Amino acid sequence: MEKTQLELEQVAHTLKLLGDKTRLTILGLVKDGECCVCEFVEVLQMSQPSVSQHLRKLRDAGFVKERKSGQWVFYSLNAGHEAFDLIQEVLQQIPDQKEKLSALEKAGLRIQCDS
Amino acid sequence: MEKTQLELEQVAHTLKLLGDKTRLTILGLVKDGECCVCEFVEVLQMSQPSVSQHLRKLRDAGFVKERKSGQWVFYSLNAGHEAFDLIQEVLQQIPDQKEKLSALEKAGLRIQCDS
DNA sequence: CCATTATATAAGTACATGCTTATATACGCA
DNA sequence: TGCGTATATAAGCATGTACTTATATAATGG
Repeated sequence: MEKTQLELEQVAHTLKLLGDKTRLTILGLVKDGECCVCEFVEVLQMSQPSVSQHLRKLRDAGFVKERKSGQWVFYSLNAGHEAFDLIQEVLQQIPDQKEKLSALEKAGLRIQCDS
Repeated sequence: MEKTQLELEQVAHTLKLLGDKTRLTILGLVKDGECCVCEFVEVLQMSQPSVSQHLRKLRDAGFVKERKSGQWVFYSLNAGHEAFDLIQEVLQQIPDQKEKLSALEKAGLRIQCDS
């Protein structure tokens, strides 16, 4: 698996999308597995539409893919993306985000969706 | 030299600054050595004030340092920055920018400043 | 000193971004 | 079919961003 060089503009576009606290947290959350939208809302403590709009940007860019199951939508990293390596390099640099989920769970604030 | 984990907010802030074509090119140019402002202007084909404003952002963030010599100002990567490793990882992903400088020189459009 | 050159800053403006509230869509279930 | 829940979209607004033009600062050389 060779790394193919990305165009400068593509790297800039990628970093621009990653350069946001909310989106970076979302990607950190799905780094090791898919997450449901309601989990993002819970962890991020943000309004559902706001989260949804960030997810759209990540989805439009192809950084994440969605899987619909019942009334829930699960998001995960898209390993097939051209900039996947770059994204992973970046995610390696941030503190673990999954802890936030387990912390919430421990605090009794259980996530509603049964993922 | 261990890599110390960066705060998520710091990574986001860093990527936001890197997520711009002009600034990414500037950093690509100084990756292996200092460059003079007039070189950036020449390569980027942008107005001098615009370039200067991008340089200020990079300088304010501490990504680059400046060295004044006569009437010229030379910029270089600041290897002491907390996010230096992240920045280098990113710069590794973009095409070589120095070629643009040598290309200009070959084309006879010599840079004025004698660096 | 004065003119020239290199660079920085300031002010104005067009456009992008990220929220908000309101509403639409879509699914599951009684 | 109709209600509740999960998610997406739309519209509006405040703020941020990246240019522009004009001007300030600083160094150099006559």
